[in-house]
Amino acid sequence: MTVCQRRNTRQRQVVLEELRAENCHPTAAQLYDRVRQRLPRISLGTIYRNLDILEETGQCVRLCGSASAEARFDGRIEPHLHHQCRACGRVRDLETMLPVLDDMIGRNVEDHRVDSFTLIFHGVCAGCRS
Amino acid sequence: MTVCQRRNTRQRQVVLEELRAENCHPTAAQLYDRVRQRLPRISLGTIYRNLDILEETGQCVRLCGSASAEARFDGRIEPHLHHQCRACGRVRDLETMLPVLDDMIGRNVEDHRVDSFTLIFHGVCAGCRS
DNA sequence: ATCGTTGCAAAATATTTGCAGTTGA
DNA sequence: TCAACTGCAAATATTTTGCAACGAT
Repeated sequence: MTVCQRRNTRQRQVVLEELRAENCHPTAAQLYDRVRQRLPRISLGTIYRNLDILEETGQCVRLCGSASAEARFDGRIEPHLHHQCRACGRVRDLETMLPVLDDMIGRNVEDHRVDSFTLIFHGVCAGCRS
Repeated sequence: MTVCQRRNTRQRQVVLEELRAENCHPTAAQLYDRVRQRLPRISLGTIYRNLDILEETGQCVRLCGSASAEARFDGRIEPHLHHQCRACGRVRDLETMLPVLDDMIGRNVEDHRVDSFTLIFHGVCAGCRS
């Protein structure tokens, strides 16, 4: 969606309020169910469109997925870091080590067991900046 | 897919070989295109099934997505850590701080600019272990 | 009045699955 | 032999989009 003068619609307000009220990282469909309790005529398309706008304007964060960002697979199985370019979408392996992360494996964080991790840095890659 | 005696089929071998040969974290469709050059009659369904098995047996890693793990959104926008339970699928915010990650923001890693990061620890949560 | 936004429905995209035939152990 | 696996096609699931009406500024 192109940049333009955003309007502060009731739908967008409620989507953001319910997203903030939810501490469980809802999917679009889960958020739709919540928002529909307050705005019964809202459509799922509007939820998706507003989530895109909220992300674009830095008011929410997308943890993974979307049809245009399908699952990606990595044949390198030892824990390592990634960088994904916001411009070209490419995901690269990094050789940088962060021992503090490796040390978490096999331990608990806040009582939850850690077996592995996925770390993706987001930003513009060298190629896309030059 | 239930655990059973895996067979070492040619299709599975080639999927894994091509996944390892690819350093760019291919999607299932991209891998399909590569594998099809060696096994022209392979189907996309077989690619998906083998990627599931390879992940299950720890021979590859899924970076994000899949139809059963849709995009999740987070109304908390400052960088923070997550834990996703392998058993119940729930994603939780963590309060633990890793300054080494926050310090990366605004800098480059291996020449790629970092604006933000997504970190998800994987493992079984406290509730699912008890 | 303008143009961003909405609801609805249809389309597009991505992933999974049923089935009958094939194949590895 | 025989259960795991395959190709194919159909079914699901998720996300996006076209359009006419609506509404914020």
